[in-house]
Amino acid sequence: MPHIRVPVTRRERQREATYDEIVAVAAELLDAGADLSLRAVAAKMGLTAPALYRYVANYQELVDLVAFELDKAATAEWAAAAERFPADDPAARLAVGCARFRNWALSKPRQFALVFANPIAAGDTDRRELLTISTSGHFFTDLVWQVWELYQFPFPALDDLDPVVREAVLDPLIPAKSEHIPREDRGLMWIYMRSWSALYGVVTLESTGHCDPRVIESGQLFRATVLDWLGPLGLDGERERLTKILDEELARR
Amino acid sequence: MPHIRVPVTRRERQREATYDEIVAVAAELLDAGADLSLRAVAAKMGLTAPALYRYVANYQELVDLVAFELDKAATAEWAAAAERFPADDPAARLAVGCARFRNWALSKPRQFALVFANPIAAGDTDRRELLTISTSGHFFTDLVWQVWELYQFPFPALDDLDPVVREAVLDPLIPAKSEHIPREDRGLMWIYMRSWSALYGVVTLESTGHCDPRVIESGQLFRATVLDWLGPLGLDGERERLTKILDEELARR
DNA sequence: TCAGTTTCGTTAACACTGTTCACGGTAAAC
DNA sequence: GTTTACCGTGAACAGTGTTAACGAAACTGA
Repeated sequence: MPHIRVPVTRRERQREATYDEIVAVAAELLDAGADLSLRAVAAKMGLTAPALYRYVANYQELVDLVAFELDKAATAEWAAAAERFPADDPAARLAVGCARFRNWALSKPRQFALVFANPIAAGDTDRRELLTISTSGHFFTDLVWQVWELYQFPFPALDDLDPVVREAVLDPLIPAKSEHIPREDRGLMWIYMRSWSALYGVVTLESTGHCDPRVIESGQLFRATVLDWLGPLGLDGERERLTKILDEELARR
Repeated sequence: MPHIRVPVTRRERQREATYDEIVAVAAELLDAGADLSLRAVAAKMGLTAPALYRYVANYQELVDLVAFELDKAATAEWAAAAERFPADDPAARLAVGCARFRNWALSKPRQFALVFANPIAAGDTDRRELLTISTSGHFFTDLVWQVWELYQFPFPALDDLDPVVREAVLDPLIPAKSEHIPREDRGLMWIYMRSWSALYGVVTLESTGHCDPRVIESGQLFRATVLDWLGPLGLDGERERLTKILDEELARR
């Protein structure tokens, strides 16, 4: 019986490598302060612009490709940082993850805008599909789930949820490792959505600069927002310890 | 002694009218689903593109101009809607204002992105200046202030604030009608910043579509976020009444 | 009223975008 | 070894923001 991994021909490997080079070059471009453009990427690779159309259907698809990979790479960083705490301490890992997420958003606003502030039209199911498998989404959902396993904070019963929301938590479109969450515990997803909304909110506000720069610098707005969520996540008992961790990470900036 | 109003020459009136036409045409363009472009605006006015440079220094300035005016116009709508409640009922007006803000953001995502998700570089003091006089900012700050006058909810003392934040609330860069707030009550601005951050967060999340469409449709995420802020704003006693108002406005969509 | 100046628009041009098309050469497949 | 599929090219089109040199009309002051 053949292995899971399909026998990769030489051409397929070549093609894969080209994709990697595309996102690498795009990342360099963004880091250099330029904005993403098909032609610039092509030129930096020693190609002409039309050649890129062998790899992406259009500009938007290029954007989505690098957005996905940037998200993946950034999440790997946060996850690695979070691992300075053991796997049986998800609360600490979550605190580190949130702070790292913010630090990343502040230090790379262009990248953040690409991944998280990139408008997705209501009808565009393909692009929404991509959102579903967003790496950062899985990372945070999974941590919230682990926190719940340990601290058993309360969440709404399915019957208490708005019917439309109930549908959404039972068959989630948003990024979530929800398969291993039993049906009757899916109300948990509501807590995830709400806390993610809060986190996303402050970080976007700060990263896009729609805020007093001194307030951003102080980190107090972010800090207060995160601390407000300790209660709902059953982490009141860990308040002191987690606050310290959070402050450590914020100071790292 | 000359009047405050400088004697407007014929030329100045002409120029003013041209500015008005620019934003009007730009608004039409956005409403039609196109995106804002110097050349398109010029063409729609019967001008060539370079002519617009007599009115704006560059593209970004055009964007800022129409963003400012869109914000102004939208705020006027929300304010008018809020006036279905009397001036001595700021809580109801605030509820209406928040809901209208969201409805606007959802029905005109392109405009919302222009005004509220438009990245502002940290060093750009000119563009941040514009933010300071944002009409919507004044609208919401003033309502929070009026709510406080009536309900006297608690806010942090200046001494309890982080030094950097204290500076920021004493000499605010963010949009705020703060002149009439006495120095010792400036801690109130912190409540404003935090509540605005929460409101901005959900609305941006929903408007940019980084969220399950069904959750947006239900309005529950927004609703829950607003309701969470009734307590801190001293409005627990008004919970039932305000929830009803909020639901009415949300159903209007 | 006439000269001088300011303001507002033009055309032409440059350097960029994304995108399509018709055409080769080269590598894999049968 | 022939065929086929893939990957790249150059040319071209329709856009974009932006600068420069220039002209006409409108205001200004003597």
